[in-house]
Amino acid sequence: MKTLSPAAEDCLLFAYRIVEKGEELSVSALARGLGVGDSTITAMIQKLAKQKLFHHVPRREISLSDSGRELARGLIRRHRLIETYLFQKLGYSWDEVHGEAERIEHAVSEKFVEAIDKELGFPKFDPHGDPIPSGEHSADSRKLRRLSDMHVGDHGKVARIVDGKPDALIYLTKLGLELGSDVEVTYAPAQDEIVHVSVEGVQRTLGAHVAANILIEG
Amino acid sequence: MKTLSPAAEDCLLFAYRIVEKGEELSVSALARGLGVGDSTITAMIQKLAKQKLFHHVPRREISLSDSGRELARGLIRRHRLIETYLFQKLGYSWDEVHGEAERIEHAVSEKFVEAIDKELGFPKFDPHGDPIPSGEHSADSRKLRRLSDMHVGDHGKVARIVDGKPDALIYLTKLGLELGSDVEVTYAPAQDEIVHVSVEGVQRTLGAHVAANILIEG
DNA sequence: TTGTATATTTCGATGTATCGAAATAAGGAA
DNA sequence: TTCCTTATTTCGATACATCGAAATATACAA
Repeated sequence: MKTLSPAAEDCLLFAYRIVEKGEELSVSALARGLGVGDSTITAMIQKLAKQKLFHHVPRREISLSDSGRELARGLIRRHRLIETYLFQKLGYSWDEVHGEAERIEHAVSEKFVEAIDKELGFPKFDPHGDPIPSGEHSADSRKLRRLSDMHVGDHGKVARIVDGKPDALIYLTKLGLELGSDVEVTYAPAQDEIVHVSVEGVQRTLGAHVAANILIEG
Repeated sequence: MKTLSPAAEDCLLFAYRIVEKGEELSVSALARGLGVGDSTITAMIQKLAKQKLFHHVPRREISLSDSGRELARGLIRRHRLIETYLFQKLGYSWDEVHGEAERIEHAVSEKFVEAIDKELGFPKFDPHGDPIPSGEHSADSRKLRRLSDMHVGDHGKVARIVDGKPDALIYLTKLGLELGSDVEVTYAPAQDEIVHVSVEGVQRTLGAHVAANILIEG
């Protein structure tokens, strides 16, 4: 009950991320996200449902149980703390941390997690601005807006990049968009799916797609 | 050829340690050391022999090939660097590092290894005084003596603990025997398998068994 | 009510690590 | 030379994560 396989942990982890984004949990979403076949997920969910980590009504619904959510929170915490550690202490860039963390996380002990948490000074966010769950309150109390939802003249600081794959993160870095960067919307044609922004004073143009995953604070 | 399973890495790693100690490589020695059945090792060796990492003359001899030794050196380096990192940067004690490293080592990238090496300032020895292979020269150039081989009046500093299981290391810590501790042999009865030593001025008595794995420099 | 598209599940199969029991070979003893 | 001890290997078996193909159930449309 305590020792999940890496594959099972990945499943729980990804399910938590889907739920965190407010999206629908399904076999196909998990399969896509984890890069495995649908039948692999069906088998996994059945196994995890037996361990009461998921509720599963075959063919109808999948959801995290309370204990599953609880456990997943711990896994997310571990993942994000490792990412933060790699970034802050070992010189990794924000596009490199996810891949390395994904492999390391299944191997480290609770002691390791708490040691790096302490070493980092109990950070609240990882290098992508994702909140690091801890103790009781994990909810991101910041009020963030999608860059794609902002209007001309609105401005603030980049606070979080949602779902950033390495290539996307490298792209953002090249545009000068990092956590904390000042951005202001300068032009947002209603006719097109783009937004013009000023990033630390430099003009950039972003597709709505990309802008939707950039969350701004303030 | 590049991607070995954790089990295969463990096998190579343990084989290297056996050879490093000058002992005989055998199926049973590996099985005992890795805590698996003999038949598991036979299968593993056959697989690794196919990959030219071991030379295997069935029922007669097992040895590391050049490329196997090469590869194992890298694995040992990785293991010992991780141990050193846990000890120096994350507050682990010398009895805790091996277990944690054993699990983490299979998951980290080359980049990670080089990052911690740099962060540590390119250490030459791990928390047990075992040499960390690097580049070309890995041989421990120190001239060390087993504490059990020393005579009354001989003295020096603890430089390495060989094969220290966690319980043994905790025991040594309790006796004040750490790397760098000053020790002097005060009495070594030829009639008995014990040795009396002064550790940082305090009198202690050790069994020959334990003393044989304590290496002294100077 | 019936049909059908689509998501899900079931059903063998594969590859890996592991086991214990039984077979077997090497090396030393007689 | 023959026998016996002991290490090693072979031989099924189990457990797991995975696959693709085929079967199937649901939900929605007609």
